[in-house]
Amino acid sequence: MTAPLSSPPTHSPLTWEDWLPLHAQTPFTLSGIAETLDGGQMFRWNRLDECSWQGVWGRHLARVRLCGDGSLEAAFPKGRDSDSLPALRQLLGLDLPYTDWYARLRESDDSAMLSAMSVAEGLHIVNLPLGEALLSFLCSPMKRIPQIKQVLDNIARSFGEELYEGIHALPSWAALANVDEEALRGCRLGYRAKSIAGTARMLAQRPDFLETVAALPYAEARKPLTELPGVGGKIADCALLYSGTCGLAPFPVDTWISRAMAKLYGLEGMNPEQTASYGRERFGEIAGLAQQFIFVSVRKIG
DNA sequence: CTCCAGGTCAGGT
DNA sequence: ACCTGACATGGA
Repeated sequence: MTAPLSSPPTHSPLTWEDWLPLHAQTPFTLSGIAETLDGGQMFRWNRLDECSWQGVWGRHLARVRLCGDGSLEAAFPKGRDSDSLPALRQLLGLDLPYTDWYARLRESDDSAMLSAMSVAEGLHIVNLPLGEALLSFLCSPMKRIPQIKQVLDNIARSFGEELYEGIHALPSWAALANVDEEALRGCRLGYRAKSIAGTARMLAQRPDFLETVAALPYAEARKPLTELPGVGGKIADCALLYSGTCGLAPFPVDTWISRAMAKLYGLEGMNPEQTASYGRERFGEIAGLAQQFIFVSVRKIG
């Protein structure tokens, strides 16, 4: 179907260590952890059963499950890198002050927000590597979440390193610079293949580009990202928010958020850029978390 | 068959 | 500054 694998499999068979407690500071609900792992922030986590998921990010593989008391546990492959546990804590933001952030959202006396929060109690915003978040959302325009997941799986299987049997990392941008547009189209990317090929070429000429952007505050990070082909304000905001490089300041506005904000806050007639500015000003440093609650709420309830 | 999906861009007012 | 259509693909 797609281009052949470039790297030979050098993995051992996949077996799992015992479950470990994650000691999150705040309790999760089922929908809270579901929307964190597999609700459109990341696209490489899949549900194993009612309360457990498996996913790949960077070169890490893990399983996460929710226990009856709202606590989380994680499992890792035998023979894993020893930094997978801290990497997972980082991914899920388990050491960030979510208790304070939830309190601030609740104190805002915003009935629409309180209602949205009740839909996914415990929801966190993820912290992917910036390049991986960028690649993920370059696949997203005019696609549904299951399709984005399928395309990214195609990309990983075609061009990414095989970490364990049948389980591939996403390719680095440096690796994608050696993939031509036609091969990307084979992953069912459609017209988005051009954006990814073009972005890979630009990043190959500026190896420090993403690292530099990741060190910038929100107001300065957005513009350079939108100079990459296929990256407008929305994808730039998603890449920044779901990589955590500038905290929770970004407020990505897609069709769902645009409709929801118009209805909830009377913003009829605003274009997406104006809605994004409104969201950032209304919710301040935790705008991105507020955005995610609205996104979850409008998709689950309407 | 038709419609639309976690948008962006070029080309027109 | 705003408005419009094109852009691939697949599922409802």
